[in-house]
Amino acid sequence: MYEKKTFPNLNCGLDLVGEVLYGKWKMRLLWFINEGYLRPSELQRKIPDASRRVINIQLKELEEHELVIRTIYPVMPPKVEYSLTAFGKTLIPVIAAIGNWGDEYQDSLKRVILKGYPQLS
Amino acid sequence: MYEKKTFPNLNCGLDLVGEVLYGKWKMRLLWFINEGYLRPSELQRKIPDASRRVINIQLKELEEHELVIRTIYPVMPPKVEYSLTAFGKTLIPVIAAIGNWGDEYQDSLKRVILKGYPQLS
DNA sequence: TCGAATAGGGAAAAATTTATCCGTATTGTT
DNA sequence: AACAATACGGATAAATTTTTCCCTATTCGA
Repeated sequence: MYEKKTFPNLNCGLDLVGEVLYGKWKMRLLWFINEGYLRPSELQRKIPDASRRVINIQLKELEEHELVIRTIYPVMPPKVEYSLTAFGKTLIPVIAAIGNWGDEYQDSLKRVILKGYPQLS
Repeated sequence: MYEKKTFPNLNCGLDLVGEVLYGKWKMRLLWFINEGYLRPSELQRKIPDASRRVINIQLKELEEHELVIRTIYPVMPPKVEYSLTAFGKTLIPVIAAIGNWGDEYQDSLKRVILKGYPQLS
């Protein structure tokens, strides 16, 4: 596992949120777990753009940060389910607010984002 | 400037938000501009943990994404001021929600974040 | 004249994140 | 017997982000 070399910034709320939510797929993972997609394989199917590896890594970080709990069922083939902690659930309205803003302004957002990729329409 | 090599994900609102807000200091920059810290040197003093260089880069990206406007005053020494666009202003309540969550749970957050840095208390 | 403040870019290194590829293990199905 | 599904980790490469260092330019004040 990668060892961080620098100390995190903890000066304000935004810093703190960044430390637990800064990861390309973390909000999506929390969102889908909240929607009932609990197993790693389900989450991987819901987020096909993410590699299996990074999903595992980010789930582990979410667990370390106590936003989700990992439950292992001792069956074969192995079965694992994630669920939100009480703490993790408090984040759902925040993620909803972010996602709703993105949905509401999706046309503007797509336009300004694609400006940076001139080779495409 | 760095040329992106992969295409962005634009599948849902969270993807879109990520494309414009995924940058360590971007939310902070928008927040402080909204609070009236408009000049680059002011913003640098407000965010001493960020290097001057990355503040410039992220301000330029925010401008490209039409969240802020850059105004150059033709005076010496040079004077530049940023301001939020109407579009950028719509993001302020979202950033407030994120920051408020971080403030509200700051004790829990600090605890779980510091778990990852065992060499420190 | 020297230094500070202003704004900002280039190059390169460092840090971090993400992707790719390969390997482990078990059970059930074809 | 081979193969798919399940879950997960190591090693390495690639992509991306952020830092560090150095440079330009102008004006004001000591």
